[in-house]
Amino acid sequence: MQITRASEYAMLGLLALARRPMGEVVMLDVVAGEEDIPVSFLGKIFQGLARGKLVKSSRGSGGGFMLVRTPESITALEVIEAVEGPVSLTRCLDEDTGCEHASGCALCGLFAEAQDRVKEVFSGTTVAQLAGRHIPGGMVRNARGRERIVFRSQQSQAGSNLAEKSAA
Amino acid sequence: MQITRASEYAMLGLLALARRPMGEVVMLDVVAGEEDIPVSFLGKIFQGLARGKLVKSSRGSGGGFMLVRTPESITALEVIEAVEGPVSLTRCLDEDTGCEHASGCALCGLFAEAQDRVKEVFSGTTVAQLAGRHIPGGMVRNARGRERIVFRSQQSQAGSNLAEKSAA
DNA sequence: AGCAAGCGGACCAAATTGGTCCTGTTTAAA
DNA sequence: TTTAAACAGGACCAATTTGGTCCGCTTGCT
Repeated sequence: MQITRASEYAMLGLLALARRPMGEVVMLDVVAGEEDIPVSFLGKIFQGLARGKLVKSSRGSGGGFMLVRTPESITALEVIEAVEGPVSLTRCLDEDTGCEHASGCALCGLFAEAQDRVKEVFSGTTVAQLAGRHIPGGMVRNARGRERIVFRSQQSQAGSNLAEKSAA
Repeated sequence: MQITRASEYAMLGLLALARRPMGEVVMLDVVAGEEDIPVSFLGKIFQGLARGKLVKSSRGSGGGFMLVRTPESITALEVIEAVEGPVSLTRCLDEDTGCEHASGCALCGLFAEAQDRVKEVFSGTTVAQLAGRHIPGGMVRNARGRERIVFRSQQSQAGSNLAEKSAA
């Protein structure tokens, strides 16, 4: 279960589409500009989203991408798996590899448990929910000179380690 | 939160120690042989565990490694962090890097949530508990020609995706 | 026809993973 | 007091993954 930049960019890209009226076609470089993502890389990523039937592309002048499903119906897990493929937390959990360890691998159960928890989180969150989240005052729109955004608090995210740390 | 082979090997190595009477000193190549881990790599890993005060090494003839804490008191999270360092699910959650995205990063909260869930799982499981887990009949002790262990079922691990799939 | 836009394959540099190897040091035992 | 056993730790390494770029192709509008 790797969360690479590709997954992050994919979600940010979908958020950009979700902010617009349903069905509106947006060009790649507009999305890339809004979210500060290299446009050529975003192109690759949206190809995956298109294959996964999350967006539809149209070519030629006036073309771009649009959502084919409502933001409410797209879960974060779908987005991640569309770009990363069916991924697993460790090789132990990989379906065709299987576990290779001796000792009747006591670890697989643990890893499976952990993986299920994160899948629960991701499959329980939709693009629409993410689109509704803001960090008031934390927003730094970058015109070109980027500014690091300090992630201050997970309001409405109880029990976060990160929140505990930043509070300390 | 990467679960690499190093973490797996570390846990398996600790399990090998935990199977023995507390305080017994075991040589690296014995542990490596039992768990089928490259001995030189396991050496590196145990250096980390020793720095993390989970095991103690003694050198010279008759030397080796021993647990310095009871298997009941060592959590899987401690083991993982001893070998991988303080890891995070994504760069968004990295303490000194911080989140770099625009849009007041709606994603950080989601990732933090997921990361907390897996930390909960790992910090709630001890080496002793893992040592008590077996897959009856699933054990394949490899003399040299290795045999893949088919991970058949997560008994006592309800709700596992992997279990569901293998059941289908 | 001609331009605008995505498609998709080739390619690339840097980082990470999963190790190996070799030269120490330390320690027990001959 | 040698000597051999065992870990310590740094240098090194190949393969893979990550995070992209580039370019020619196809598609579709005008």
